[in-house]
Amino acid sequence: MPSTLGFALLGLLARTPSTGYDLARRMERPVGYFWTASHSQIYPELAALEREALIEHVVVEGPGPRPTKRYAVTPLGRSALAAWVATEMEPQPVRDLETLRLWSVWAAEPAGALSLVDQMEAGHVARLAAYAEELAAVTADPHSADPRHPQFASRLTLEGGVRARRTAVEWCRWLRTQLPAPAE
Amino acid sequence: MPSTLGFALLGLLARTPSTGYDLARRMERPVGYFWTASHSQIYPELAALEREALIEHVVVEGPGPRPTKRYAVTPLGRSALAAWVATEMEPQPVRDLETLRLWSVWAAEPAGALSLVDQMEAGHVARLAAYAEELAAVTADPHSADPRHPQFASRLTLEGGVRARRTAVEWCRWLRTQLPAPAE
DNA sequence: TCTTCCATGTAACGCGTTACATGATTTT
DNA sequence: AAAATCATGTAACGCGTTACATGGAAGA
Repeated sequence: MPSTLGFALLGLLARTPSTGYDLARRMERPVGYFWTASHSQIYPELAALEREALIEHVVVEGPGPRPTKRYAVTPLGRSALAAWVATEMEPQPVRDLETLRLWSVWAAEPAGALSLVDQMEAGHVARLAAYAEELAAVTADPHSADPRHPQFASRLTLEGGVRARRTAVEWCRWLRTQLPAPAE
Repeated sequence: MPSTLGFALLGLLARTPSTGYDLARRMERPVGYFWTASHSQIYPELAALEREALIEHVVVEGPGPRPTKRYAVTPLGRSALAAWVATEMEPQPVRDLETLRLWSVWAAEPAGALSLVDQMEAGHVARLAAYAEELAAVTADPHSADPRHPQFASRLTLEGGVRARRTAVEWCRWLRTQLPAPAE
């Protein structure tokens, strides 16, 4: 069974066949919003997926000293991906550096507390804008209404991102009402 | 400079001096909502924090073959924690297994899609209940109004948890309205 | 000519999880 | 008498990040 990264790559390749390099770039934008990986992780994982016959590659002409490989999902890989989506899994532990810092905010000066909340809010506002823009683009695509089309799933995840970030921004604004005014 | 885990432990010890064993248990409940660690990680990290004079220990009587050590934060550790809270940090990448699975839901049968959303909702509902209960308990403590008291920060983080989970549950309910009805 | 982009890999290191190891006290 | 809890550590392994290494094609 592939690792989580393996299924992330399977999901990417099921949408569009790509080279390893291309996967690394695609990991930054749309999937990157909830999963990331660098190329040094991707290449070995592609080899592992191919060993299990979940993907296969064709060599295409390209630059550089090594052959350029374009990977695609096999029927076996496609059904493995579909099965994994519905697999029973226990909820994974949360790891949130921001909340961890806020949890020790009582030990800091009022100015430091305000600085933290400002940082948090700025980050969430930026993400919200990015998600909202992408959601608008995806919703404009009529494929996003078809449950068996990738754009449909993109729409669902982006909607979640927008809702989560909107809530986070509201929370940050509320946090500021709770903090004491720093001494001038 | 300590690792993130180091600051998590510093935050715990600033609230209440504890043994390593005790820290491992405390990592499960209140902090465990946004950071976790097992005892095998904690013991080496305590040694590292002590080497940097951020914490110190006294030996107390206790069971077992080795001495029982109760750790407490030093003034140096306390100021390191306060400084870390307000440190400038770039937003960390999100890693969300649930959303990653949802992102490939277009490849699954309608029944599988529904199963995934049900799982997600159940998890968020359970967490919401736990956070809400704890928030009620913390808010009842008058210390939670004092910005320099640990309970104050606990209240802020729990409020964020409740808001986030409430939004997530709503999102899951919305997701179900988007999914096709599975064939009977 | 120089820099950026395309493209693929390996190596070293750090963090996190699981498993191994020990043994006294307290509860069932 | 057996099991659970308190208590501390080490070892092995996997995943993720950063750095090292190579070299052609395209653009500035």
